[in-house]
Amino acid sequence: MLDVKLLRNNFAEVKEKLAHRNEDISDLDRFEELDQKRRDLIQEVEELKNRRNTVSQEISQLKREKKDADSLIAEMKDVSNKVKELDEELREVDGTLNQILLSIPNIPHESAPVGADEDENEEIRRWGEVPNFDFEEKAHWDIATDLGILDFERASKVTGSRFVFYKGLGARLERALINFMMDLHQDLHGYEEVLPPYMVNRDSMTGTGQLPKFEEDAFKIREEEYFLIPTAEVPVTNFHRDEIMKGDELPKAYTAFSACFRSEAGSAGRDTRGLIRQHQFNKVELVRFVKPEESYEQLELLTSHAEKVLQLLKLPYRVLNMCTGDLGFTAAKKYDIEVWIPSNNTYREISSCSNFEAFQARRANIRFKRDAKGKAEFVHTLNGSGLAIGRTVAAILENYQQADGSVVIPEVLRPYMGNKEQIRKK
RNA sequence: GGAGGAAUACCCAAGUCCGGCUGAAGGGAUCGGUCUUGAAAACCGACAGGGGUGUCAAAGCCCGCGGGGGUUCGAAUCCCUCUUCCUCCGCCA
Repeated sequence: MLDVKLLRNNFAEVKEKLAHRNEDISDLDRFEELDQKRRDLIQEVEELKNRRNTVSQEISQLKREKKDADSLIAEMKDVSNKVKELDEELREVDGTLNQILLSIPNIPHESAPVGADEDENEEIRRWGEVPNFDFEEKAHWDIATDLGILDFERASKVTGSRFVFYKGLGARLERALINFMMDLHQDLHGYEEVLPPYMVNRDSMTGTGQLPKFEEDAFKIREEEYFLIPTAEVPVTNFHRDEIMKGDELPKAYTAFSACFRSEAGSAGRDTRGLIRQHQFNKVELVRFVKPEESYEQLELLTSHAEKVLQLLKLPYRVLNMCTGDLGFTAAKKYDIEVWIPSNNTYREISSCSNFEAFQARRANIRFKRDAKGKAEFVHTLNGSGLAIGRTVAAILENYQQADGSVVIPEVLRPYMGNKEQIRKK
């Protein structure tokens, strides 16, 4: 959610900045009119309430003195009815205004390149050597099926498309990656570990910006009561919803492992094979609550933590600065980290690191005080994948594949896999 | 799933039966002071927090006793509803 006062006082400027986004912002046009109407109504109704409060005291006084108050009571009956009418009208305007505010995307940061779509994202660095195979490399779903460590067919039978069973060393590899990443972020990067609920309520989904606009992307449980989380970002960020933190607690950093659930509405036919686009996948997430003035250096730090995982796994990657048209709804600035996927002959997203500034904090009402006497200010929130586990498995299988169909296990993972060095066909 | 009980400010807690000087008592914590070499204790003093509106800024005004509705001239107090917590029963990894 944007700052209403900013919107009110700099309407044209904000609108111009939002125009660079690939989002429908036509609702914005009704803002000014509704905002004015809201304030007019508030003034009117509060004047009446003031009168009612004053006279109620007088009535109270008269009653205690056993004097007659009938005429005042009659007058207040009218006032109260009028208040009721105006309150109802105000409630409607408030509701509409709120829907509009919740549907306006964040303002891009000045360092986000202006661009229409993903072709205009800016590559800012590459790391590692892209492998050069002296045999015909295979895609990870073929490697894994041949090794008997992933089973897509049975998952289709048991559940449906875009689900998978991990088996044997495949399951072990997934689990090793989770533990390796969680340990790294906790021990080396100083994050506090959190294991969140996999279902959240509507307020939480609204707090981080998945709702109201992207409801079709979420799985709903029990007639809308709960939503399966699309990312641990949702429960972990909302952990501090409606709270005021102490300034010296910041920055506050959490890492969370969770399964993630996405309906992938609108992605029919894309990445139908393999681990790249599943309805359920595992992810280790990084979330930071920081002071506004330090959020951009914190974004660099967060991104470096995600990159560290790929460096230790020795997987080649590149980092993109997302352009205004590809930023997503909530981010002011976002880096995508893309890992090399040989079968695609290109880099594929494996982590998104975003600075939301106060966009989520305002929706979720997450604030802090610099000191005991200070005024509450909104924090800035950031998060990033550290990393998506399934896609990391895909990258390992493909980048570490051997001519004989086996896969070498990255050295840092071996302690988590019974010191095995390779995954071979049984 | 069934039967009871509860939610008041940073924490504890009175008030709710029976609506009106409650604009929420009292205690603790916290902050400031006296005393002290320093501290503790004692004593004195301060003490909802937050949002909205308004304005150059302010004053003022509105909201506020778990959330949301309602009754009433007037609601912490009465009614409806939701949420959360506690006790017991049932079921269960």
